[in-house]
Amino acid sequence: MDLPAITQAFVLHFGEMGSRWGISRTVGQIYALLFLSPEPLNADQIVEKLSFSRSNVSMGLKELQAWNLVRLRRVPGDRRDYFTTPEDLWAIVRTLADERKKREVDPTLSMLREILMQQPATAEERHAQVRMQELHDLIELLSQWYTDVQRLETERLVQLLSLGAKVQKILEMKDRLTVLPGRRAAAGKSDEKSPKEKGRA
Amino acid sequence: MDLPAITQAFVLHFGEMGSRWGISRTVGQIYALLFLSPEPLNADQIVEKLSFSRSNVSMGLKELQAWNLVRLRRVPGDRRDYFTTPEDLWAIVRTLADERKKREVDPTLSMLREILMQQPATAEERHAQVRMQELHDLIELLSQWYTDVQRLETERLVQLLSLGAKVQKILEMKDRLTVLPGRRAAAGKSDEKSPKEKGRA
DNA sequence: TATATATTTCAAGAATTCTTGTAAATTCAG
DNA sequence: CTGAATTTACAAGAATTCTTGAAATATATA
Repeated sequence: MDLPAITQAFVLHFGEMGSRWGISRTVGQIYALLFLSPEPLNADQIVEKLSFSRSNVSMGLKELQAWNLVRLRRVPGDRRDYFTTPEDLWAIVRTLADERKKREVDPTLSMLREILMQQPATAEERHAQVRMQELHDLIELLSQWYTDVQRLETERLVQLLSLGAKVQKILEMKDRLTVLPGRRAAAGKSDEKSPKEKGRA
Repeated sequence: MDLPAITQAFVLHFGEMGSRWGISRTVGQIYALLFLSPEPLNADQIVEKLSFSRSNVSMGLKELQAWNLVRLRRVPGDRRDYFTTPEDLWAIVRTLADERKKREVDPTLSMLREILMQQPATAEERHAQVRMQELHDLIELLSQWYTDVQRLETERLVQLLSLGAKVQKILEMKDRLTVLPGRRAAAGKSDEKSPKEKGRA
């Protein structure tokens, strides 16, 4: 592995980190390498740089494609496949979140729904179902929130995230505004400028 | 494993699901069992219900304790340890998020900061650092948002999540408000970076 | 279509992680 | 302290996952 020191540290870290998720060291390292690479790489170049077997790299790329985390590019006059990660990091984050939700959350929601259809026979089952219902509702709330937020343009999303806890202030403001008659009209009232109220509605 | 059908399905699901995260089947099943159980269970009861070896259960409980996901309870006049999960599901979610952040996000942030201190030698290293800087900033934004949100009372948090995409409306409203002569234009551009970090753009 | 090039499949060997039984350590009532 | 009840440590065997080389398959183009 003859990589710039910086790149190597990053690649190795992602390899190790990968195993804390569900992905293998190979896949983590391949992804990290593609992420840093200024231009697309083909499988043989990855083999060269990471010293994995050709077939290992092939399988790793296949898995990354299944995760929608890499894009395939063809170079004219070259029969080999070249791979890149999206330039836009937010696109990467969105994909990652989508795929993890699909794999980790959605199956659990289905399972819970299925079980919650059944009629409990004993007191213990009844208790279990109550607990599962709570869990289902919580996951669904998070899930719906995620779906909504995922739809926002990146610019809005960043704005929202930057706000952080300050959102609370705006929520309090909203509480008061929504009591007033009228929609947008309310926003125009210049008296309502200060978000500093602590209404505790 | 003689469990009510409902409980068994849930427990098995969590066992399988566990392996999509970093936890083992044993740990997943133990947690699921405790989650559904109306009262605390001791290690032997878990052994009985799940048919794992005593030592496996012991290690599993230890791991769950390391994750802060179970609580130890002593029953008067009984020398054995009894375990439960918190009643409050939000407490569970918060703990889970905290621990995953600690294990999966924070180390990556440290690694990135460390590498970004170094001086790039080549054009390729320079490019790699730019990419890492983007990644660092994105993770830090998410991380800071998480810290902020984690501080909200559960009631507020649920309110915020329930809003979902409607937040956008409120953001737009806010945009118009902040144009007006008010207190500080508390929002958007998030130029308030922490003073300790001023290196680059 | 033929051929060279590129990719994927697959079974076997490595490596890692999981699970268990046993033994050691800890705890606490007497 | 002693000793029974519990919990934990640990090393070995199982099970799973990873990695590889070789063979099979696919693909472009001449």
